[in-house]
This record gives sequence, structure tokens and C-alpha cells, in this order.
Amino acid sequence: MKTRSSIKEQIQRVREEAIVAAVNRLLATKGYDAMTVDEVAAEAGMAKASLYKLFTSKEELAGAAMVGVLDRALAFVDSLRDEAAKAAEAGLPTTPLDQLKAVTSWAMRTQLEGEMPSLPAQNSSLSTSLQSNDAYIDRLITLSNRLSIWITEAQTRGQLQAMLPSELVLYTLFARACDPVVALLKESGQYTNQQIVEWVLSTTFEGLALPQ
Amino acid sequence: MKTRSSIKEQIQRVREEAIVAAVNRLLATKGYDAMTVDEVAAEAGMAKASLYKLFTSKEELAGAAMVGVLDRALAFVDSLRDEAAKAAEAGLPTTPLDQLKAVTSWAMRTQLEGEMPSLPAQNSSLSTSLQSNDAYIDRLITLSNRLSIWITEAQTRGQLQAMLPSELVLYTLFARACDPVVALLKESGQYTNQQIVEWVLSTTFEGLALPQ
DNA sequence: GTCTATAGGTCGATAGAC
DNA sequence: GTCTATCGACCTATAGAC
Repeated sequence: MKTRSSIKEQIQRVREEAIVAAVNRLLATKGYDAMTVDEVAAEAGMAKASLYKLFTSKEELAGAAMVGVLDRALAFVDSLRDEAAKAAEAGLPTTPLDQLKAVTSWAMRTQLEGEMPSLPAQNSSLSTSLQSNDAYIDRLITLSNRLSIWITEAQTRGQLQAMLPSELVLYTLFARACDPVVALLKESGQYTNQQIVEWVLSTTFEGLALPQ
Repeated sequence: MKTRSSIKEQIQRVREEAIVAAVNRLLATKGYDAMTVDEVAAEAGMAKASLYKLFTSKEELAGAAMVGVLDRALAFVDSLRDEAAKAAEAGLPTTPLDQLKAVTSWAMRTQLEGEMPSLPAQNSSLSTSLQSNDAYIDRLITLSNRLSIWITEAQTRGQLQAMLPSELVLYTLFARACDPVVALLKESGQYTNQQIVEWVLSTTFEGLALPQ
């Protein structure tokens, strides 16, 4: 009884993961509107009806994919904290600015690898459904809080412009995760991913202009 | 005969402008996918059939709106050149960096006023139709050329980072026209449009970090 | 005002596990 | 034989096109 239900749950979980992975790929490549539920089912290797046993709507699919990236981002942030703690023991302190740059790099690399799901900026029905998705909101707030701590710390240390609202800095870093500049440079095919990340990171923190 | 056809053409032209204005508003507020042709017809105050006499597809509507903004951008760039010429005569030279900042401000103000049409970043059918829209491509190239001149001039003068490809600078400025950071700050309702423009302009050119 | 295709969402038949 | 997970087939509304 117990094992049976556990096995069933495991199978269900595997299928869920296959679906979310498919949604993630499709959101990264085509975007929400161009993605069809039929495609998701095909990519995940199951019938649409089976998919609808696990997710009740297309919006919920998008929500699950967004929860997925946010979880990966949070895991990366945690790993950065751990590394920083170890480095500090070894006498190599890490600054909050370093951490913020590392997260931003991670987001851009994820985008370049085609693994960053992106949603339309302002879609009424989708964004309202996301706003009422507790799992999503929870992750978003947690991530924002973690980053905001680093941001204000960097500002008090004089590493970041203190006259900018920390909100603006936060939004700017989030925006790098779906920056069209990254996409365009990649599309041009002239540069390596590493080169692109370095350049955009540099323009984000040091700007386009030379110090006057 | 001649006058009659001319009048007809004028009427046709007025209707076209009403349509393009409606498309512009809808693209700025809801985006391409959420915009329906029925809405466009309603906003423009005519039957959908009449609309299809002037534009053969939804994609063409989007193209016409994009041509519209690019024309306004080019007009603004021209006005900047004229002003710079006059200022130079009066002994007040204008630097290419000033010009680039002015164009970027214009784009962000246009976005804040709800008059910046925006398209999905990577939509296959729409972007291919735009690529084969001669009027659009023509304006895009012209504008890119004008800006590229200022960019390379600013780089040789040491006003912009010379090690960045001018392409990256160009893309970055275009990206400000549909920057989600601007949209989010506006949505928060806490700041004036002028404040938002100043901040984003500053982070674009001087970066988030303090000069080390 | 009509036509038609597409895509989100459902249902009943089937097959395999116990 | 029963139960349930799965899937092909189906329904229907919307929106582009004429």
C-alpha cells in the first residue's frame, strides 16, 4: 500500500519534471504566447490529456517553469554564500559586489545556454495568475530579499552608487536575465559566450562611458 | 478627376494614420500577441473589413507602427543635429555623447508616455515578416547608421569605452527603449518620470558601481 | 457578417496492474 | 473482474482573414 503509492508518486513526479523541463525549453526559445500546450505534451512525451491531469492550465505550466528557475537561482545564491564562508576562513574575503556580479553572470549564462524561460513583460491574464501563485511569489520574494541584502551592503560599503534606490539596482539585475542585448550579441554569432557575459557585466556595473 | 482622386487619397491617408495610431497605443499597452485586430478596428473607429482594405495582415499593422516610431526617432535625431549646428555657431559645441544621451532619454520618455510600441523579442513569424518589410528595414538601418557615427566618434574622443564593440553600445541604447526597469519603476508609482529617466540614463552610461 | 484554422481544454475507450 | 492511468479523438471559443 505504502510502497505502491510511493512508487506512483515517484512516477508522477518524474512526469511532472519532464513537463516542466519541456516548458522551460519552450519558454526560453519561443516565449509564452508562441508556446502551445500540444507542443509541451509532445516534448514531454505524453498525451495532452495526461498533462492536464497534473497541471490545470497553460498559465500554471508557465508558473511551474518560473518556480523552477527561481529555485535554481536560489540554489546558486546559497552556493555563493557557502563558498564565501569558506573563502573567508581561508583569509580571502568576498565582497557583496562580487556576489552580485556572480549572480548576474549566472543569469546571463543561463540565458545564453537557452535555459532561461521568459514571459511577456506585461500580459494581464498571465501576470495576474502569477501574482496569485504562492509558490512563485514566495521564491521571488526570497530571492529579492537575498539580493537586496547584498545590494544595501554594497551601497553602505561604497561599492555601489548609494543615491540609487536599491529597488532600481535589483530590477536592473533581474533585467539582465532576459536582456535583449545578450540575445542579439549571441545571435550575431561573432562572440563567445564568455566574451558577451564579460562585456554586459562590465556595462552593467561600470557603464558605457569612460570615467570622465 | 485629379482633385477627386487626391481627396480620396487624403481620406485614405487619414484612415491609415488612425489605424497606425491605434496599433501604436495597443502595442505599447498590451503587446503584439494580446492585441487583436478587432480591437484595432474598434480603436480606429472603423469596421475590420475596411481595415483589411488598407493593411493585409496583423503583421503588417505591427510593421507600420514600428515604421512610425522609427520615423519619429529619426526626426528627433535630425532635430538634435540641427540644434547642435546652431549651438556650435553660438560657440557651444555639443559632444556626440550628449547626443546619444539625448536620444536615449527621448526613447525612455516615449516609453513612459505609453507611446513606445513593443514587440515580442523573438517571435518567428513576426520577426521574419519584419525582416522582409523594406520600409522598416530601411528606417532601422538609417537610424543605426546615424547612431553608430556618434558612437564611434564618442569612442575615439574617449567619451565611451573604446574596447566595447560599437554594436554592443548600439544594442544597449535600443534596449533602453523597451527597458523593463523603466516599466517597473513607473509601475511602482513612487517616482516622477524625470527621476526615472535620470537614474536609468546614469546607470546606462556610468553604471551601477561607484568608480573604484 | 461569415468562414475557417488554431489552440486551450475535456471525455470515453482501452490496456495493464493487482 | 475491477480500478485507474493514459491517450486518441473530440468540442468550442476566439481571432485572423475576406
